[in-house]
Amino acid sequence: MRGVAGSDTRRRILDTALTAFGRDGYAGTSLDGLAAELGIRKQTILYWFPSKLDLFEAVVDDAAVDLADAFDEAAAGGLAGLDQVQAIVDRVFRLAVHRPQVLGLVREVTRPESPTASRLGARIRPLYDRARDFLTREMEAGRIRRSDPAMLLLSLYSAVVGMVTELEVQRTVGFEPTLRSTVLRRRELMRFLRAALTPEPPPPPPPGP
Amino acid sequence: MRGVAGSDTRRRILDTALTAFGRDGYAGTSLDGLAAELGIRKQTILYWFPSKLDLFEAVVDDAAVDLADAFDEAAAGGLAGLDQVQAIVDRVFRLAVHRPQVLGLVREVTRPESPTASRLGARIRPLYDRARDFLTREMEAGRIRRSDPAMLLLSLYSAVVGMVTELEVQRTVGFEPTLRSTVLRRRELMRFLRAALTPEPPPPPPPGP
DNA sequence: GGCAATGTCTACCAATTGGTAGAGAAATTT
DNA sequence: AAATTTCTCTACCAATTGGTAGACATTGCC
Repeated sequence: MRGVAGSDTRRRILDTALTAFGRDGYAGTSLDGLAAELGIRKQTILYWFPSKLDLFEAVVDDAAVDLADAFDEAAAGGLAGLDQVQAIVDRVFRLAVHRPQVLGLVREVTRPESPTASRLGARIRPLYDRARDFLTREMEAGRIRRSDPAMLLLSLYSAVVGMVTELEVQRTVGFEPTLRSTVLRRRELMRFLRAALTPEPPPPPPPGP
Repeated sequence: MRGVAGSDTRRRILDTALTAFGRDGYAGTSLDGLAAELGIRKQTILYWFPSKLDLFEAVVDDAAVDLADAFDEAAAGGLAGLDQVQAIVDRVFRLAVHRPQVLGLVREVTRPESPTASRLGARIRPLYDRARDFLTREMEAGRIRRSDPAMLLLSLYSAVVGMVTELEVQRTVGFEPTLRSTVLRRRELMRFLRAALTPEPPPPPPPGP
């Protein structure tokens, strides 16, 4: 078939490229390989995206939307404190289960030397700021243990992404993670986070006379 | 100069390659580029290491030694519970400060599709097993909050590597992390980990307004 | 001084890379 | 039906990739 299909091709390229970039990295992904995977010629890719870098940026933007949506949805409940944190973690896990490639891309793109380290920086920045402000507020309200919000956020981010990545590692090794194992991991992670975030249990001991 | 220097070259290649692989990934690193960085020809690299993959594996083995040493040293104190955890984190941070490239490589090499995912698997496996056994023991002794040791280890690993990576990101962006900022981060991370690991705290106080 | 071992180099090479030019089929517009 | 737009293709290309072959310089040993 020639000259048909149309816009569907663009979508397919974006999806396959997302997986490839997240799995093999930017440098490790070739347009020829990508095209082969799609059953088309490389020139068709270059028709829809002027260059490899353009394709990558489009993929990043596309994935960023998914992430932002996940956050928005989790934030929509209007929860507070640990419940809000839990809602976000749950939502990110859901994303990790039904579109794991997005998290693979996050990993690739947060490499300091990523071709678009700055670009994703800009895309993620708003999410980051929102999250940090949220933590700051909740700390002031005494619903989350006090600490440096930026550092805490980094710890949270690392723990979540690390856990989700691990799911992918398992998958690669051939252990298809069952729904059950995924649920277990999420629960375990939440216990960890709750323990880390719960505010100072006992107020300082009463001073002696 | 020709035919001189000798074994020093091998060392220099390993060091420069460690940085390059950790920074740009395996696919993103070219032998020509590496050689240029070293001021030598690519053929000299291929003299010392028969192929790119051989070089990479040598680099991984080399870095694995550093990591294992760090663990051994931290474990030598014969500490227990959170103090032992803290000793390890301190030691890893020290490694991250004076040889940050090693952590960059860890990041690259733990990618599922890394050319030596399995190889590092084998190299890291002993460390992993030791750490998990340690956590299991400490939980049974009641010195660390009970949970799934493997999951807890993953959370710990993610948090530490994430934090250390962030130091590298800063460096890349041009913010040379000061000793002070490094210390702050380490302290903040330890607070996070202590909070997460301390056995069953008393029930949380009533929520704020 | 001769000579083998060692180490670095120049000269190539086939394969792969991202990218250009333009032909040609199908769908849409006129 | 003709013309135009949209889409995918074949045919190339220059640059770069990892790697081979072998010349040539230096060193240490006899």
